Amino acid sequence: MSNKVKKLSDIAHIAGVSTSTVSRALADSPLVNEQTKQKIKKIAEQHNYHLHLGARNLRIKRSSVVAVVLKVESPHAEALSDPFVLEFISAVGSALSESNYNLLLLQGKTLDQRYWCSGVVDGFIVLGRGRDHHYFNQIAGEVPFVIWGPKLPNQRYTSVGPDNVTASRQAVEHLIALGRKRIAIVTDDLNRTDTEAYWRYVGYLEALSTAGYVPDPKLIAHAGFDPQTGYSAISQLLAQAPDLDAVFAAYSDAVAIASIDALRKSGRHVPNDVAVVGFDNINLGRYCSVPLTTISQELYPKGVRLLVENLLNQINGHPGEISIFDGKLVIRQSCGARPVNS
Amino acid sequence: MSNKVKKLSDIAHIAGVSTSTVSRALADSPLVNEQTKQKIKKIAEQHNYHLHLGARNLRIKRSSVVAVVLKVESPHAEALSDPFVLEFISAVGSALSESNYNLLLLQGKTLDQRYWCSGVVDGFIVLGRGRDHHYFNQIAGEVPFVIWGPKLPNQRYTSVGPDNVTASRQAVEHLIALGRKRIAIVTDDLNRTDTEAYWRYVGYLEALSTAGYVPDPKLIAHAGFDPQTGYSAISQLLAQAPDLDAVFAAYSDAVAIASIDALRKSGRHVPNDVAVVGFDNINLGRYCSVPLTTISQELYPKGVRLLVENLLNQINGHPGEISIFDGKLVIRQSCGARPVNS
DNA sequence: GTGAAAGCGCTAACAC
DNA sequence: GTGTTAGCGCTTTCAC
Repeated sequence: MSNKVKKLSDIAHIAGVSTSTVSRALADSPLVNEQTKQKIKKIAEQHNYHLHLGARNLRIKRSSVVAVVLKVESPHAEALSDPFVLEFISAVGSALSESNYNLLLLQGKTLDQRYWCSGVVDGFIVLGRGRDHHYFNQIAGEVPFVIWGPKLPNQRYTSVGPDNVTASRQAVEHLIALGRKRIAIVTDDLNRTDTEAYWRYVGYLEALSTAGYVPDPKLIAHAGFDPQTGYSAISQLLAQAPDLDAVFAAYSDAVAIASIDALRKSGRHVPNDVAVVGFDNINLGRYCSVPLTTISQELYPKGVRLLVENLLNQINGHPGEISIFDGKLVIRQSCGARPVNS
Repeated sequence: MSNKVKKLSDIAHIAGVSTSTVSRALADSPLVNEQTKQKIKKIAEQHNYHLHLGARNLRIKRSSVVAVVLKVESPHAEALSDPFVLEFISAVGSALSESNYNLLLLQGKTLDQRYWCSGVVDGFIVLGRGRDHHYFNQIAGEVPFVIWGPKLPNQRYTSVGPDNVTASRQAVEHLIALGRKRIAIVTDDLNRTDTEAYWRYVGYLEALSTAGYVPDPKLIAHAGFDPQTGYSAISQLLAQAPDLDAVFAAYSDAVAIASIDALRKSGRHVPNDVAVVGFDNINLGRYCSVPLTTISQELYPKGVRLLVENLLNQINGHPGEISIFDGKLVIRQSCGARPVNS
């Protein structure tokens, strides 16, 4: 098997045709004679030839690569620990793959021009909008991108995701229906209104207010990406409000799992003494000794399909659109209800 | 801000120099006059110009992209659920990023020529060697790649990872030292010797035999990638050997967590009735209600650094080398020992 | 139905 | 120090 066949012109030479014909044949163009096409394909295969995609991309000005941007906020977040992120990457990767796109992982970077003006990437999918709402509004339309997350007020760019307020309200209403009175919330930064944390908090407040409860600042604690921060949040809550009887870990299931652990270490029984509800419905949640009640973001299949379709539309020059849908409450045992689904 | 500046030659034109000079200036070449260099850089910045990396890559024949290949085996594994995989991707991604490489995720694909003959990728890092030992031996040297995992017999390609036999033996010896007599193992396919599962099983046998125990086939069960399979493995074990007093989930922590859950549902107390040890030391393991005793693969920082250095060496034309080191037993509570570290 | 030729945006001899 | 020139490997008008 000759090892020197590297370029399209080598194949052309062997087949005794021009490079244009080989190019067409390999791209299954109808403009080329069926016999010649077969012959060329056979030669290419025999010589184990593959198109040089880099060259092709340069010529046709698209790379068939989509960047997935993970906003990691901790300074040294070498290893992400929230399984939802893996489920996200993996689901998006599969969906892209079905459309013959590959996934480039951009970790801790933002959506910057170094990538999209470079022929390296055709578009972006962003997990974790963080504090970039304003920036995204600025660059909307200049480059194809989609944010995973709900619509925020004054949003001009495309996003796909469940509605935080509704999802969060569902979770808290469920806890209220179960008779819980002192419901704590563990979430991220509440100082800005352009974060998901804020709108999940709003859902929490709505549920409380509908039930006639008065929100208590002692029942609020903060946690970040790392489950460890959930641990500290619980310590803080138990110090401030030892009478709490429920925790809504609005940040993530990973934080919810850490919270359950912290509550148990404090001598409380979950769910009898304290009910816990998470957010994300990660796979492992089902097995974490107290199976976790949580909000599913409906990532798969609905969310991911919308995400990828939306981005590919933009890449192909069509306008993107904001998709918003409801999250789904998944009731297991950590909330103290009898499980009705899994 | 003029919006039409797209190419290097536009900058050259504005600066009144040739494209070579711009190219050199932007690459910080010492061959260019310091003043001209500053002037060119300033113009580039003013016009928000960025090199077209695709074109550059084509020219210099490297892409600064490394593919991470995830061998997913289930037919419809849309969403990976083992957090170790995320920790792996994330750690490798950060390490690559420090060397100015990006990470392309290849999920369920194998290390095929479509990528490395295409200028799309400079090298590969593979998680989950699967059954490709023979194939990897064949292509060793033809393309830069490194496998995460231990050395197998007759291995000619490069790999980095802890020694399965030693790691596994440590775990089982620990259980024996704690007085466990009927130690089950949950692992993958044992029908071939070119898998990690097999060598973890060998470590298990060695530990048993050193202690004078007789291996019992009823104490072996199989599990795959998905925690759910750990669940079934436990059901099977409990049916075959209801007297078991320990489970070594040699496949992964995700499976160990599912196993703990299954054991508890069967009415057994973990760790009093049944001790459990996992493999991988995922972050969440610490919080899973019975904190998980497990084997750390020493992924971060040691493993990842070796992995990336090794690959970059190969990309730069140096030979790769096999690195093998010991895993580390991390003792928490699921094994019934008093925790000595976290 | 096929080929010749131009060029995607950049780099690197080589000449001056 | 800087410019000229020739490609990297492919696609695609345009002519035949």
